[in-house]
Amino acid sequence: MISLKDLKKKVKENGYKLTPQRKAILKVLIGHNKHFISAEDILKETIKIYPNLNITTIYRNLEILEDINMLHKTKDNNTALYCLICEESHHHHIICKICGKTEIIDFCPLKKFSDLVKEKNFILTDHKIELYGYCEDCKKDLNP
Amino acid sequence: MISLKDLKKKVKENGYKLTPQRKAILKVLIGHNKHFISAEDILKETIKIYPNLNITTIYRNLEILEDINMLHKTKDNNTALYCLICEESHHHHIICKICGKTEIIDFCPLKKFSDLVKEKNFILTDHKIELYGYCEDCKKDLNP
DNA sequence: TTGTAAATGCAAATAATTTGCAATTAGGAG
DNA sequence: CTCCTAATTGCAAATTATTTGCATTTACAA
Ligand SMILES: [Mn+2]
Ligand SMILES: [Mn+2]
Ligand SMILES: [Zn+2]
Ligand SMILES: [Zn+2]
Repeated sequence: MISLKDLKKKVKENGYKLTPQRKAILKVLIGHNKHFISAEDILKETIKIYPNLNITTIYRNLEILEDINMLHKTKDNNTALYCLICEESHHHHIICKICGKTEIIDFCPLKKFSDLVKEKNFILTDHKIELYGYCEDCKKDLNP
Repeated sequence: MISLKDLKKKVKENGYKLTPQRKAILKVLIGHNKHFISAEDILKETIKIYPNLNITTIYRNLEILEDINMLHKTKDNNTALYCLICEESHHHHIICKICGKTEIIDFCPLKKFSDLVKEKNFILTDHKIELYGYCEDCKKDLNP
């Protein structure tokens, strides 16, 4: 389980200051561990801890956290969603379409694609693989 | 090879009128067959055919074409990209990061995920799999 | 304790996409 | 062919997520 202490340490190690705003953001992110959440929703939570916190500060910090590899970012419809990175090795996610809960899918099928990609004379550099569905809790509430 | 005639037919079959604007858009899309292209770039091409065509009309038509399953839509950074659907069966794409060229990857590894997803107690409903890289032409121009 | 670069808040700018509305038009009915 | 009407379009304005400029504040190393 990832700890707030570890997160703060990693931020400092990367040369960033530990402002109360930043700490509040980290606290909220860890409170939503394994859940994708939007900048706006992060704001709603952080202002409970640090009332004057501005959305600009949220965005600037999310960018930093992404840069130092502490955050996953994904764009579903038009708004970006963020989720703390808790594992170190390459993996993918299944994301609940209702609550944003995410679980690590510790498998990547990239090798299966390599021959097909070569056939098309492409050089493969990146890939985006995301699974979507309903988590244990949310599937209960689904209309039958 | 997909033909303009077929595209027009499908549009009519779905109850939409064949306006010159719509025809121009289809023509441009077919000219970029197998390439993802943005609304703005579609506009640049269409105004050569129909000079007064408005970006709003582009967006409205792209939405219609997507609705009737004639267009793939993907969102890379902040702008949506579109590509005519030319095959009927489920597949994925490799997309050139430079020119937008796309090739069909006629393979889906979804089954490989199903056990892992079940383990996490999720119901799997959707998935997004996209490969990115450089196409045959563009890889030549790459800095060494 | 102090100096300074980093960080923040606020307001304004961006940029892609959407919407409201009045004017135009495609194409079926007569 | 002519007429009618719902569909479509163009234009301007709204929306919305995100970014930027800038003056002010602050963390923290020395
Ligand atoms: Mn992860
Ligand atoms: Mn396709
Ligand atoms: Zn859920
Ligand atoms: Zn290319």
